[in-house]
Amino acid sequence: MINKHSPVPIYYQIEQSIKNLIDKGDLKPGDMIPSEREYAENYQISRMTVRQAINNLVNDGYLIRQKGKGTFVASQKIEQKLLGLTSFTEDMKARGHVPSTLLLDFKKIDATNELAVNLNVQMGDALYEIKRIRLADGFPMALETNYMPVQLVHHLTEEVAKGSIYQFVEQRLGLEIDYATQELESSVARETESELLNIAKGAPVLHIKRRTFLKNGCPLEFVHSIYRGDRYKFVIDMHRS
Amino acid sequence: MINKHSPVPIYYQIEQSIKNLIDKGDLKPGDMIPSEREYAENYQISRMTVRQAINNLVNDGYLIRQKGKGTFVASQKIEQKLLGLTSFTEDMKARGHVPSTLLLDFKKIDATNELAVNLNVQMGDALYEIKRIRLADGFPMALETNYMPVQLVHHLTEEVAKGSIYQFVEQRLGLEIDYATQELESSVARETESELLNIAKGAPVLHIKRRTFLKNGCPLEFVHSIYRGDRYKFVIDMHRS
DNA sequence: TTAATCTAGTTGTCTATACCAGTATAGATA
DNA sequence: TATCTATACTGGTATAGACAACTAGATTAA
Repeated sequence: MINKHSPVPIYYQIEQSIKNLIDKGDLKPGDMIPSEREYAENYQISRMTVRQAINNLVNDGYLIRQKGKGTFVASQKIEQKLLGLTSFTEDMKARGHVPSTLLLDFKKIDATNELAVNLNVQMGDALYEIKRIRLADGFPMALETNYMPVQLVHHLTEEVAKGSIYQFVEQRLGLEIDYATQELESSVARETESELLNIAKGAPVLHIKRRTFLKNGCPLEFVHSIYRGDRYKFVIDMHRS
Repeated sequence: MINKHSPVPIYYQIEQSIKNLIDKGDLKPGDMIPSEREYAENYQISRMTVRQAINNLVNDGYLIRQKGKGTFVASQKIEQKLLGLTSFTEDMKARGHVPSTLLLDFKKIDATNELAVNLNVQMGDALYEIKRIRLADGFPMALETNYMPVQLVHHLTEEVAKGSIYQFVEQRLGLEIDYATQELESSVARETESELLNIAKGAPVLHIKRRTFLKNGCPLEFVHSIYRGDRYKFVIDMHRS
């Protein structure tokens, strides 16, 4: 169960074992988990170590602590919370669709003022401009124009852009994507969009602008997306601050 | 600075003092804060206590820790992160508008199947149904229909519903709002909506369904909102999980 | 029978310490 | 000049323990 000689920190092993119990349904929302002292005694570890594991699970939304009573499995918000920032590919897969991509255009451009501001680069710096139709189950779902600093992702190719750029960034470049700021607006489809998305001119579309940041605070991408209103809804879990 | 005899926990005092430095601009994104050991020595407290304060600020997005280097102020995502789940009133104020409300209807109804499922009550249970026009600077911004269990908020009145229900729930009922799940869709305005919102029939609108939960996991409300596409964009900060 | 008190349990806060692992710099050596 | 080593610093992990504050049930007293 807990291997004290493993390089994996003890608190993390406890975290994982509790998380597994929850994910498997052995612990259900509202169930109380053993007390900190019970864990500490069972595994012959310090209670502070247990607390660190539980702190993390509380912060991640898996558990709720109540002083004097105990620690309980949080309600099903967990599943929603875990979605967070996903790539189109991940999003579609999570919804049970098969994602694919039609690359419309892939080129290097010089940063305009707007793009420079949004990507925190100098005007004139080299950016990739990637225009794609994103499809779900073979049907057009979104139009996406993506701007990324060449300096940051200089191995990016057309081939890559036909798939998941996030996957490339994380697995091939080893960069850590942290968060994104998104603006969502309702709009109606213009001529070019309606043709590419196969919808009527004037049909409702969801217009999303996104700025994505790496863990070190560096902007990774600035994206304009246009999603079909009839095929896509944006699902988000928000905490009260 | 740090008052060891205050009922306010020491870690919290440290948290607040660092947060204040950041909010006032005395500490800027990228600035390194004093080391844990420095804080511990300066205030004659345990380093573990300092760590707890910094842990919380890291989790809240104010700070970033780098092993071997130090702890740094995170970039401006903080401001975005702090928005989170807000009431309409809070949202409009944060955007620099003056919020107001036109109460269209306030009544008790029996829970339909859909509402019962969404609010985790029995079919037939008593709910408040509150229909409002939400205005910003005197202009219609959104149409909102709100369903809440009478059992939970039984002091809710028409008067209250003319203002901020969130404020009432938190300050008068002392309930803690925790999070909401929201679905956003792009749509176009139908006849009734267009009249109430003062927009053209067929104009783009953002349709938001929200389920809000208390800290104890209890559903507080189920809301249908329709926001004018020309006046409102939804801004959200999302983390990569 | 009801109210007050006690007990045993829970989480919350804090202490002091030790060691690990990563980072950066300065000095020594080839 | 480049490389290696030592040192000092950083955060990360973990220990053992103490006391505070809350909760719920049992016991005692009025």
